[in-house]
Amino acid sequence: MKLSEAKHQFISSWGAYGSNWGINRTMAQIHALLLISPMPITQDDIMEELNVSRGNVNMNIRELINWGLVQRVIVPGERKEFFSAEKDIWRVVTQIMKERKKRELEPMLKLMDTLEAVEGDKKDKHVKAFVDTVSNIKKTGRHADKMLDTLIRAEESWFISALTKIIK
Amino acid sequence: MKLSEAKHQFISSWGAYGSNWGINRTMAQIHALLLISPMPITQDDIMEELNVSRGNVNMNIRELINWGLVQRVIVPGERKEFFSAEKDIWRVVTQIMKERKKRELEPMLKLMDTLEAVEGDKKDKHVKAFVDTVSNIKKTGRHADKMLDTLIRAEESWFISALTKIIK
DNA sequence: CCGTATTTTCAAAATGTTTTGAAAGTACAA
DNA sequence: TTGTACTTTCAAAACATTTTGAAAATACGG
Repeated sequence: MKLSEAKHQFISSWGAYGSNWGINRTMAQIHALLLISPMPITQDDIMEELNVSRGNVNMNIRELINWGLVQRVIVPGERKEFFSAEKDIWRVVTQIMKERKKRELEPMLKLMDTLEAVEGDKKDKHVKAFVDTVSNIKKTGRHADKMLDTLIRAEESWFISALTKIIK
Repeated sequence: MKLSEAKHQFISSWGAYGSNWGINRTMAQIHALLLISPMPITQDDIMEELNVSRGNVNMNIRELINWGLVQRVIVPGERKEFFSAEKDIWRVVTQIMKERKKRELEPMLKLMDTLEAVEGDKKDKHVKAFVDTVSNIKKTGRHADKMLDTLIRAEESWFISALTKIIK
């Protein structure tokens, strides 16, 4: 397979996977393009490579920066802004976990605290089922939260080998 | 807070969280409703509770069954079908991980194998950057795959306590 | 079997999301 | 300060997904 074809497939698949994760196609494609770029590139490069409008590139780059996956790079002597992505995929993964934990898991656990305090007779099966579900979500959520903290902090190889050892 | 209000909030938030995960609002809301229902319920119950059409309920229930999160239940003496959800949230989580691993991670790793075999001079920085990224994704993906297998197999409490021990 | 209750399908409508592109805003060099 | 290169914004258009509802299919009791 030729490089150009392989690149194309990579970008297009990365875009498709993104949509299963609440990420829009263009954003995922920009990320893919940056991942395989040996040097930082500009908005114009991205526009040309992916055939999308300036506004679209601008919005999605900004969002990638919010997620901590892409950085603005100053190239001396150049007036344009350049962009580059974190290349270590494990760090990409932990960065995403960190953000999603903050944006989704933590607020959800807060909500569950509120909902757990529902009024009503705990012997009523509807009340009981509700409270049980909410408590169970809290419990599982807290566990997930701890696990994610551990994962995020741990060095990859270290973690895997430790994990594999205790599992064996 | 009254039960009805709490239920309403629970269902609506669960629906909102779903959309960050590539799951549509109604599907997530049906799941939420089933989670807090003490008894199996029918399509008509769901239609009424969530104010959605029959077709919509039918499609999304089927999808939840595909994901292994909901089951059809036969109630003796009743002609209608009833539905109930897995209530143990940890099992819900592992079930989702299992499915996503199969549907997304495994195919992605297959694709990376293909892409890694790209032609071209490895000294060309574009070729090198591409191959490096693909290899890195493969490596990280395989690790994630192993970790997920472990998590899916492990009993929750067992796993957490072992994990916390080695981390300390 | 037949009639009715129930489930499923699917094209069209409604709704939601993404993309465009041109105008406004900014920042830099001279 | 001014002109120009560049970035950002955002309303409207394009596109994609979800929802509806009625018709078709199916299953079930008698």
